[in-house]
Amino acid sequence: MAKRPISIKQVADAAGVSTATVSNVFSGKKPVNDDLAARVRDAAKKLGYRVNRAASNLRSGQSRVVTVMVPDLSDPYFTSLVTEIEEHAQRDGYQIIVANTKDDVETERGRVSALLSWQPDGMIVVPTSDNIPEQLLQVKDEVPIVITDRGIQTKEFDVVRVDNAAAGKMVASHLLEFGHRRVLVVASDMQISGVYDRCNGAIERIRAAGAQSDLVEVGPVPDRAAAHLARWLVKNPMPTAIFAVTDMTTLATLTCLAELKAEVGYDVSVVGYDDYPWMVARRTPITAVRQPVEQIAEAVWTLLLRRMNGDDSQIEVLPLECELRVRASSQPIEKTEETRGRRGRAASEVK
Amino acid sequence: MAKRPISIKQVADAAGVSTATVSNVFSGKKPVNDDLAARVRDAAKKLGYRVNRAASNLRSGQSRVVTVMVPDLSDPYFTSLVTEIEEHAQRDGYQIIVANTKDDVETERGRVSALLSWQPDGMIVVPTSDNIPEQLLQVKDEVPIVITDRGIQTKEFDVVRVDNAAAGKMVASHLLEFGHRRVLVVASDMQISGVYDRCNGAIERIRAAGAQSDLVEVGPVPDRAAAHLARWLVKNPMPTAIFAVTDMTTLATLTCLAELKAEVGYDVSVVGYDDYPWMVARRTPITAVRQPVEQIAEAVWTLLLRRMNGDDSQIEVLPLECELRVRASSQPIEKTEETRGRRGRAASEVK
DNA sequence: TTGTAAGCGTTATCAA
DNA sequence: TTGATAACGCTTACAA
Repeated sequence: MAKRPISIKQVADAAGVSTATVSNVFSGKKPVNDDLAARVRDAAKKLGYRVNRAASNLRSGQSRVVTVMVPDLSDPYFTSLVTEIEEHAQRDGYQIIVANTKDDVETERGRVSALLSWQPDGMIVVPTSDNIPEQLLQVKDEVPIVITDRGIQTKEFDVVRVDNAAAGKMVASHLLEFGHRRVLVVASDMQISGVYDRCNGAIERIRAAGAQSDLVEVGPVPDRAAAHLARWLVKNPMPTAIFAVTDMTTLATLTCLAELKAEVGYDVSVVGYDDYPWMVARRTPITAVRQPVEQIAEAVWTLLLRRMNGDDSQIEVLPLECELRVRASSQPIEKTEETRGRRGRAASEVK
Repeated sequence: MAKRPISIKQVADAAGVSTATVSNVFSGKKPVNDDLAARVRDAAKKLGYRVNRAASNLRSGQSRVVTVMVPDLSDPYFTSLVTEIEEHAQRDGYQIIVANTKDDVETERGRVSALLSWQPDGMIVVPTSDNIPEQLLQVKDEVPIVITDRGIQTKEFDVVRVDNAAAGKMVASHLLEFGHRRVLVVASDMQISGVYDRCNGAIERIRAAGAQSDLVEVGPVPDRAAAHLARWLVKNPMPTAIFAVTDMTTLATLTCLAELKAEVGYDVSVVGYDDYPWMVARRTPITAVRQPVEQIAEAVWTLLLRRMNGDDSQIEVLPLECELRVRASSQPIEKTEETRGRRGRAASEVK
């Protein structure tokens, strides 16, 4: 059924040269006489020839493939990470193969195997959990691996990460400066170390300032997260500020506040995580922590590239800094008091 | 430097069998005695063996690879499409390779070549423009290709598409039912046939009802789009309803209305395109057209699979229907009149 | 600068 | 059911 495509041999015959010459024309590894090169290209074009990666990889032992594994392709943060990485890969002559683990350890295991069969020259991994799949431990001497975003700091792998604790502290300081003394931190899953660090960074600083900080862990499922948070807000006195430490919890928080008819920036200040276009497409734009995706992607790529080029030295990668985009959703405490006061509502009424 | 990984030969030796047997154990194409199979698996595990796709592809002529090319990986619609397709592919034993053309015809050309070198068994393409890259025309007899979302209806390729005109009409009817008589349609790029069809569907129906419908084409760049729309809105009397025909124009529209301090659902009704979580995380959730991504992905995959299995028959794929998620951002005209009236503003004042 | 030929790891054919 | 062996298309010594 599937007849085989044009091979290098056919091109060589058509151009009246050897296969080696054809190979050299396309790889550029050895110089080829211009006339011959032209003749080869002509023949190739006429026949519709394209190098067969499989054969090329097999013979050379170099796949020029880098795999990228992320926990959730529907998360815009990971998509942008992938997009950035692809850019770098492209430029350096690598192809990337993306795998989505769907935040599931089983799937992750399966994907690792599938990816390894490509004989990648390198791997970029955002682990689903802090437990890095053991298959990766097995192959870590054969293929360079760079971990990012999730996974615990380890001496086993190169890791590029953001300073999550610092990000949490930054948000806390911002809210404290605005006079907030009751801040709710909304976490998805504290098992994820990045989430844990952000929360802790924020809470510590707030408490150190003698203010009050609570934590709700709403789980990883969006719908349930909003409901969970709503229950908490009804049971407890309304905080004056909320810090949502992930993309998803930001959405859950806003959904929840909308349902409770609490007005963002007035009744309560909100700081979200990750910075997306929709956050600005609102009457009250959302203050948010922006992760430096471009820098992260670049750090990941250059690190991996060094490893792929055989650099075995101890490379220390410093944690990257996040940035706070201050917008109208976070306001000085006076605004909140004024709002709640004007409505003749005590804090307890806005549940 | 890069020592070659374990080969089938080494496993065969370790297990005391032939390479053919090892191959059969892993491919399952021929039955193997249980004892032998166990021995092989043991040896393989011990050695850390994994089949080499390159060699396997080369010999069998079957890559079990399907490529997916999309214009913009940062567009959540395409991400979800890719995610859905991957699911199907996975189930049927195919690996997908994703390429992002970044809405650029040059990049697209480059990517097509790169993808073809994988010798894919099938290709799924969302063309950047209506002009399907000519390289695809050249290979369309060698490898099955399914086009979706963009690209003009053609007899050359199998196409899975949504009924864009119908979607436009649906929105128009919704707004007409609510009594709106001045509807603005916000398009990104009318060169994209889907966008064109949506606009036209909507505008035709509105005009057929004797109501007024204007069109602004704001271009493909988000920032400029909002500014462009803002200029239009200032120069013209405020419509009572706006239909944004893409994800990006929806965002641009909302950004713009927020800047103009026009309240969505009150001063003006808004219908957006594509349905995302952020649309609900607002005080006024957005009415939106939801494309049936799952159905589209499934249709694409089953069609491609049939072609990959050698089905040459004429297959007609019916256009799929979109759905309207009605929410608070679209309101009966009375609400708008009331709002504008109460504020003591004529339509002209809310510019 | 070009050609010859071996061999990468796998699968398919054929024989046992 | 298993094994021996050729061949897939390419790259790369090495020879010319």
